[in-house]
Amino acid sequence: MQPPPDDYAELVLDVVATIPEGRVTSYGGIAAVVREVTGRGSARVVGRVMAHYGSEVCWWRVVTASGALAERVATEQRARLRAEDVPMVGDPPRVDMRTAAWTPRPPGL
DNA sequence: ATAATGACAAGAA
DNA sequence: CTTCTTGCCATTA
Repeated sequence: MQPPPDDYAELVLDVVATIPEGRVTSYGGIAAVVREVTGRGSARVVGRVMAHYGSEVCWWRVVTASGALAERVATEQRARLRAEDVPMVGDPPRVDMRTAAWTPRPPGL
């Protein structure tokens, strides 16, 4: 059994939930916003939260800063993004951050 | 306490 | 464009 999300994880999941359909955000982008509120965390920590509790939210809208998909779930992620008409480029497919990138905002602001 | 690891990032080559 | 090297922060051994 996995432990329930702590306060930090809750905040991360909350931010991920605000990403609009058809747009994506980087791990670092989320980390930056969460850092403004909690004062801790980093891209790696956000990645760790996603690995454990990602299934609770729209995890497929979270990619690396360069638009690369999460290798562990790349196949499913690609399918879900394609279903939302997220612009992809290259091979292996990466998200076109130029147009699909979304800047998250702290919940409540 | 140190070392290794992880759904990462940024800069150098 | 790609690959490698550092830096990052929390968890686990």
